[in-house]
Amino acid sequence: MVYRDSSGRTLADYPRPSVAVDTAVLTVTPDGVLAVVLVRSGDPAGWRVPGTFLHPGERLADAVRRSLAQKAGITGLEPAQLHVFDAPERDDRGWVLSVAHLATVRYEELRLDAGIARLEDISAVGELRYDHSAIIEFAVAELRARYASAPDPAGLLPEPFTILELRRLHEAVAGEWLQRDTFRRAMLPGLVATGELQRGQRGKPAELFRRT
Amino acid sequence: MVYRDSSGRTLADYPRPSVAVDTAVLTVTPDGVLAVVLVRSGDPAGWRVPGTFLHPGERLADAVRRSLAQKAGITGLEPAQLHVFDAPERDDRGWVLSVAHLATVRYEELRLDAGIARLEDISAVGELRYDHSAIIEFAVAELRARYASAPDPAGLLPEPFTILELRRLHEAVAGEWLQRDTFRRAMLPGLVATGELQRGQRGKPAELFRRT
DNA sequence: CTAATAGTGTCTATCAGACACTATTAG
DNA sequence: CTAATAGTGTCTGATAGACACTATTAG
Repeated sequence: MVYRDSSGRTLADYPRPSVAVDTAVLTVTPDGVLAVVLVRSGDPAGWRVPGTFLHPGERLADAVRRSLAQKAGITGLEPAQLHVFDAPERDDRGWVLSVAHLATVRYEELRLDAGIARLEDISAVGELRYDHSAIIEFAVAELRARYASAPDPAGLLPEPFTILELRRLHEAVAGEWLQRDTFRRAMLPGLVATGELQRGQRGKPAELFRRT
Repeated sequence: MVYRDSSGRTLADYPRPSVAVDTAVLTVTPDGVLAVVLVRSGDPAGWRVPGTFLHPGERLADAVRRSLAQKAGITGLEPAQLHVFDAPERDDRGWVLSVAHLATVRYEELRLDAGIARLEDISAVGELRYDHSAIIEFAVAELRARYASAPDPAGLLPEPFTILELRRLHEAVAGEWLQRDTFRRAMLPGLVATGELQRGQRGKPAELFRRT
């Protein structure tokens, strides 16, 4: 059975684009900097966010995981779709649609292959090939939106943690200073106290929390 | 010049999916019902949201406009991307990715070809083929988010309009009753008064406004 | 006049920002 | 003890919900 559309064409009559996934992998470094993983593409040379072409029958999220496992040694991610970049001339290798994704990873889990992959401060990313600067902007906006109302929704902070550690993380994501008391009150409903205290610091010891 | 990826494959080595666009066209009827345009697909039979396959070199938004001009007589839209549906088995005609879109249109501008296109109340849409029920859910959620904070961002209401007319529209989109005085105060910053009054109704005549 | 609808004053509850105070530790 | 940090009480200003009041029209 061959299906035809309203013009009488079958599915095979439609030339098809290549479909790629490109992923902004975001993390926060121990010194509180929001950073993105860049890889050096073989040819043409230049830094870009990791990506790959979709394999036959593959899910987009699986293609993202495959490319990240291969290029940044990262597994177990839950990528989120951001946007389809579809400018016909965006890739000089031909007609390529790119589905941009966001992934987040703990800094400690990153295994970057020095020389082909590096971490770049989000505020220092220059112009990249293709639409990769725009992909990063979409990703940062999405991450900031998620972190605006909930404590560490991406799970970047190992549990348990103090509210100071949580606030440092949120400040890194937001890119701005956050008020101490307001932040605490806003996040408490999404936290559960462990009853344990962090010791060994100056001052009153902070209570340790987990996400609800 | 032939580019190769990290596995040595060229672009031509990758089998490619068909890429479709499917669009939830939303409108509000004169009696205040949020409704979606459904079309009857030729084969296999069944109601669905209008869509088409992407033509070579075509932008996604242009494919949406082409399909809507053809199937619902609608022009001049600004479709918004929602999500890519990528389940490999979602379409029994083969490997088809669908980029879901949202478009809005004034009820008065709809020219539906009776017999192959109809309007369906959003709260009465049953299960549709492919992912089309999910597409409608994405579209309604997006439209509601947009209407939550700004007066008629999609321009569904002909200007000038009274605040009562605006509130009826927002209630149709939100699917719930909205408070009269709070709604007025929330929307006024996004409106400009014309100084003209609506006449011919019972009661105190309402002022007419435009969007800023 | 009455009925109906538009528009507004105002009270209350809630919440963010701001500030200062108390609590508890290290050294 | 002092210095430092955690945690909290509270004041203020802004805002949503709620209610009632005034304003202006049709009939």
